[in-house]
Amino acid sequence: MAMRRPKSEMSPPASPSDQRDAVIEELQKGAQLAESLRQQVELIPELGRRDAALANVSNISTALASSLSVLQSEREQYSCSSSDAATAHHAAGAFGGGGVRARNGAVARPRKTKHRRGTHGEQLPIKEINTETPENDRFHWRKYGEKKILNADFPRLYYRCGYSDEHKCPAKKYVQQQNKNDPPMFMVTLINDHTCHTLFPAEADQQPPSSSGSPNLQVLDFTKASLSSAAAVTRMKEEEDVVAGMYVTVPSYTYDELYSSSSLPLLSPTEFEMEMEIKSLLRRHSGDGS
DNA sequence: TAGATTTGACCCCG
DNA sequence: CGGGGTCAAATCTA
Repeated sequence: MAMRRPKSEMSPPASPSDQRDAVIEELQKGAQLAESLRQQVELIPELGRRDAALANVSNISTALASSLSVLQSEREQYSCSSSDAATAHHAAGAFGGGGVRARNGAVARPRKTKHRRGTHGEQLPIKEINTETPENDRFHWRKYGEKKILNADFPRLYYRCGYSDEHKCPAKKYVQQQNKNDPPMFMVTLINDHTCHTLFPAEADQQPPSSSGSPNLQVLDFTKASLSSAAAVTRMKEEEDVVAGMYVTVPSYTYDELYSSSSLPLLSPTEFEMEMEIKSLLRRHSGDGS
């Protein structure tokens, strides 16, 4: 497999926590701006344009929320070693090989009792977001279930972090379609923060790793969700002028370009992307008059 | 061939 | 007891 950069090489040189706090602050400002932007957008008289713009704002909010959550949990990791988030009700697929069941035949599988539904005692970090692009939140998710929900027109889809096994990342999300609009709206419920984010993306802009990639993935998969590959985002933008995607603006340089050719203080790719988002947001907010 | 998805059974909680 | 969440074998797909 392609070489992954070891974590040790990537650690920020100076004061990571200061940088992180600064980014968190910026993201929070960004969230406020997104909200005021949303109010402005709602005044757009043309339905089509308004919906598209609202979708963009919604995606920005999603991006900011997930970015914030990443950074905040990262900060917790740096500040103390208690990884309670990771242990939150995660007995993790430890069902010792249960009974065998043919797809068409019902065979009772032995199951161990375990805590379910995290509502037992402790409070799980839960966020709800409405978006048209539930997949675009920069993380790699693996679907593990789908369920018809009472009084709901659409089934609820269950995803867990694609690294839940390897890194015991407890993050999960439920996605439920809300309506039949052209780009339908989805309600995304995020449960638990990612704890796998301390790892870094591969040089993903060379090719889409997609599924048949390395079996021993050590990095975030930013393929579909993919903020991380700014080059890929650029390509995407050029090809289809993504409106509903979360990458509404494109940085003029990529992470690799920036840091391979300069001695700027090194941000992690995640932090780099957040900075790009904030800049994009601010640029749009102040300059998008047309 | 390995990773991702599908899907019905299983399990817990209200 | 029913609804919601999860498991895991079967199946799909790249």
